[in-house]
Amino acid sequence: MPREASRGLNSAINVCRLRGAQMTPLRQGVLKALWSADRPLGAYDLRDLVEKAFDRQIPAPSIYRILDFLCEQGVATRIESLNAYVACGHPERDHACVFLVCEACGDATEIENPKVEKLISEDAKRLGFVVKHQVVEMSGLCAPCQQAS
Amino acid sequence: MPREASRGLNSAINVCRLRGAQMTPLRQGVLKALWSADRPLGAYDLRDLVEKAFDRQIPAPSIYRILDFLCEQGVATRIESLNAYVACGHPERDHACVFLVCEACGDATEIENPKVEKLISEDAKRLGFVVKHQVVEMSGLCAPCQQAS
DNA sequence: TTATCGAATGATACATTGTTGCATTCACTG
DNA sequence: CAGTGAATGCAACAATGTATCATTCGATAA
Repeated sequence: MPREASRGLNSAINVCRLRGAQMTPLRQGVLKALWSADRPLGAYDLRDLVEKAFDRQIPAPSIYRILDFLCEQGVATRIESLNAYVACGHPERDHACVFLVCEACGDATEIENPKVEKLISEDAKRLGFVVKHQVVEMSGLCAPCQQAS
Repeated sequence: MPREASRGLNSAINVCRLRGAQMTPLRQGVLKALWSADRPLGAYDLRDLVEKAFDRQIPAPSIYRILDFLCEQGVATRIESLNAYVACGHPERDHACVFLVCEACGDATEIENPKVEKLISEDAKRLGFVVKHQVVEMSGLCAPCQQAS
C-alpha cells in the first residue's frame, strides 16, 4: 500500500476513534482494501479481498453493514453510478464529494468544489427542499485515457 | 394522465421522430408510463405497468433496452441513487439534469441549473477530464414532507 | 469476577436489479 | 419478393442488495 494510502487509512481510523465509533478489525479490513485499491470497488469485490486477507468467509450482509458504517463516518463514499465504493480522503471536514469517473480506466477522482454544493443548495432552498446528501458524479474520460484512444 | 404530462409525452415523441429515431408502440408505452407516474419508477415497476397496458408479458431485457434508448434520446433520465427512471421535461435542449429526491415521498423534482454544469466542467477541464455525462442528485426532504414530520 | 446489555457479526435465505446470447419478427429498401 | 438492419422475444443467469434471526464480543456495573 502506498504511503499516502497508509496515511489516509490511519487518519480515517483516528477520526472514527475520536468520535467514539468502533473501528473493529473487519471494518479496518474493508477500509484498508478500499485504500489499497486504485479504483472504486464493488461490495462483492471487497468481500473477496477481505476474505483473502482474513482467510475465511464473510457474509455479504456484513460487508454492506460495514460499508454503511464507513459511509456514515465519512471515511468512504458510495459512487451511485458504479454501485461501488471509494475511500474518502478528508473525512474530518464535513463535505460534499464530487467525482470524476473515467469510463475507460474505471478510476474515480475526487475533486473538491464547495461552490457546487452551495449553488445547488440555494436552488433547493428556494423550493423549500432540505438537502441531506448530495451525489455529484461526472463520467467521461480522464486525460491519460483520452490520449490512449 | 394530466394535461401537462400528455403534452410532455407528445413533445418527446416528436423530438424522437424529428431525429429519425423509431418511436415504437412499446417505447411509447414505457414513456407513457413514466409520464403518468408521479415519482421515479424502477425497471420492473415499468414492466408491470406496461404488461398491464399491453395485456401481455414483456421480457426484462426489452424494458432495459427501451430505457437505454429513451435515456439516449434525452426523453428520460435514470436516477442513479434510486435505480429508477423519470420522464424528462425538456429533451429538445441538450442539458444536464439536477434532481431533488425526497426521501419521504419518493418524488424527484428536476431543476435546471446550467451553472452547476459549467462549474464542474471547468474543474474537470483543469484536470484534462472530458465530461460526457453528469449525475447530480440531491436527496433530502421536500417542503410538504418537512411539514408532515 | 461475573452478570448483563447493546453493538457487531454470522448464517441462511431471499429479493431486486441488470445482463448475455441467440432466435425471431418487423419494417424498410432494392 | 428477397435482403438487411433494427427491434423485440425468450431463457437463463449474473450482480447487487436485504430481511431475519442467532450468536459472539466487549464494555460496564453489581
